[in-house]
Amino acid sequence: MTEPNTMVFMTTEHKKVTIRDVARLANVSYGTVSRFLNGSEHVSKDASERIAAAIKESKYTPNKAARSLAQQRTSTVALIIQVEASETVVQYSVSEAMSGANTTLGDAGYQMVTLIANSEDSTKRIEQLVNSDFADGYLLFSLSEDDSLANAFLSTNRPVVRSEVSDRGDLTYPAVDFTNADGQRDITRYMLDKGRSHIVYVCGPGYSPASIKRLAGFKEALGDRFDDRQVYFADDWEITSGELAVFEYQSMLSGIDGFVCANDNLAIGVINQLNRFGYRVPDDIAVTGFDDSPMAILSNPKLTTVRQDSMLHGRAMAELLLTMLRGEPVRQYYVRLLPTTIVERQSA
Amino acid sequence: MTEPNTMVFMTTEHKKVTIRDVARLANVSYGTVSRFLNGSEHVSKDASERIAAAIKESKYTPNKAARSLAQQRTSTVALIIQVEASETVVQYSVSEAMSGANTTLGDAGYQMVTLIANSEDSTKRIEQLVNSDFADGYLLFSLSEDDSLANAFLSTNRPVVRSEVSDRGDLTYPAVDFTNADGQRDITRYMLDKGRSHIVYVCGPGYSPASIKRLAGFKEALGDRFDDRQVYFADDWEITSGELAVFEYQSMLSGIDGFVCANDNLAIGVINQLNRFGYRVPDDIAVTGFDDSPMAILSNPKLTTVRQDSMLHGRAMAELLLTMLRGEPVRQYYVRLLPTTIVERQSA
DNA sequence: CTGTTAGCGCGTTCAG
DNA sequence: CTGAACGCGCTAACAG
Repeated sequence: MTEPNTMVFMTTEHKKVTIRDVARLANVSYGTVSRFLNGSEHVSKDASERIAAAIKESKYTPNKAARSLAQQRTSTVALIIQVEASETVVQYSVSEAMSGANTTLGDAGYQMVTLIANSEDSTKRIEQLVNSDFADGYLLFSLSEDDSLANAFLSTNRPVVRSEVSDRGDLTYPAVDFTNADGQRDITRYMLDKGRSHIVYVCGPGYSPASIKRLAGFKEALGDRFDDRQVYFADDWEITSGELAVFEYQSMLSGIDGFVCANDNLAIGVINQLNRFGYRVPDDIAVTGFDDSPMAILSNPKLTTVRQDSMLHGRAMAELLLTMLRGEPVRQYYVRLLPTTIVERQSA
Repeated sequence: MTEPNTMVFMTTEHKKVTIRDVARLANVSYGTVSRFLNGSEHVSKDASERIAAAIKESKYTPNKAARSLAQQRTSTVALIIQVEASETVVQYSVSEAMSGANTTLGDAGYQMVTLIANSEDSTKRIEQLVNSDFADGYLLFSLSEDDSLANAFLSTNRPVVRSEVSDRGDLTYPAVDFTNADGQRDITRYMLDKGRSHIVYVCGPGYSPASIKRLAGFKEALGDRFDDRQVYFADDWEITSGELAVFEYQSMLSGIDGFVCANDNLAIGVINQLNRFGYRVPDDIAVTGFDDSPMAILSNPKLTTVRQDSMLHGRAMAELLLTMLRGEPVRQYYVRLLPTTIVERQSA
């Protein structure tokens, strides 16, 4: 059956060394070994040493499934991303946050499994998983306002941390978020202070929670002078949409001296199109972004933007979850807001 | 203890509905329920219906840990990334591949856990995990040639798929990789065909497997004309290193008409610095990249580069692993090479 | 086709 | 301080 040079993998069979083997080697009962492994004080120094030696000798590693079953904990945390079907999951800020969360969870002895909800099927699968308590806690990134998934968590009593403050009153989970509104407000004021008074706001897609908050910040900065007609609603976060925004305002461009954009991609699209139309940035029209992604220094001119530390975002979420996993109480609706800062470059 | 407005989470206690409850509701033994759940044919239509109803009514979801323990499979796959401590994990191509792998594994009913090995600690942790057979299979991204981790897999007989062909003979795992050498060779020839004959190669960092292969491709294209002095060895994959390369060759720039770079970042750095030195790209000096990352269209001029489909890379790796998990035999050293294509833009 | 039962590997009583 | 025994929720092998 199995030809030479062919690998076949068995999922069964594998003479694994168990706690019993260790016990035998160390000349104790396996109950004692278990106590030793779980750091119980009630193990004699003598026995401890023999057990330690036995473990090393036999290369014993505890079986995760058995342990999970016995103590009802999985040492696993699930990071769940909910996105529009159309949207790409691979956004810089999300990747960074995932990476941050992964390392702090890993250091704490947890494994992070990543689940992506971008279709009915995947959403249903994830609901099932959550319902089976397959993880000890959850990190929830709702890149879309669609709430179908959030409901799944109502039936579990495992801790959940969200990546953004929610509007829904029944979602009492704590969250770690950026000062989106403040950041957008501040950079808008920055523009205003530089004498730019005819500003267009390129808003993110409507399904995004961040879009709403940033728009609010823009409005706040403008106060009474705000006019609905000065905001363009993009369909997504991509460069192309920034270009489209400029097309939309093409006929009025001579009366405009600034574009405030809800993220870097949109800003870059705006700059590109402005260049094509022969406008100089920032001399004729200034442009700002949001995120300070790696692309921010690639535009011409380089982007003045709002910086947020996405890696920290992930780390902070993970840390919060870890405290909850330790059993420490956390206030309902608790929110930790991470700062955003203006990065001044050439585009504004 | 627990104040109002405070959430405390219990990791124990949770009256979960088990297979027994379902059995009672459906008036069958729980062995029958188990068979039903595992798709055994030997369940009467009548019983099946009652069980299905009972499951729905009780909102039963099987316990993963128990199932894993009993059947020695975990329904999880680990994606392991090995990087230099200094290097950022968040590289576009890796994120894309992760996303691709995640969706195809998810569709197949597997959860993907991501593990990052970038320190002694994390490496040791991962070795432990692998040794405890905590996953059914592994996707291994060695972004660094450091082999300390690869050894961990020698002691498991779970299937492993690598993201690049290995030089080590004892690592017999199948791999999915790009035609790195061919891609680099072809775009070099493209340059040569355009009459560029004084070319510098900006090589990736020495710890990267891809670096080696791409360099080989460059050499192949040049054949006898190859000269050691025309290659610059970058310390990493970042833009800055591309800029440094140009500095290095500053005094000879007038005699150079092309830079072939091992990735887009390096190429962008080269272009930037060339621009600063007053050279026109591609008129004076042409530049090519590799990856076709999103940044490729942001440089000025836009980058002519080698495209590789990283999402597909992840998908293909996952698919290969799935076939192995199904028990289908796979030849030792089997390698699937994914195509690379030249994307012609303005920089060359 | 179905009920029964013996583990899977480990944590946790409870005596001693 | 330590050993024995039971149970976690489920699968699988065996009778029937």
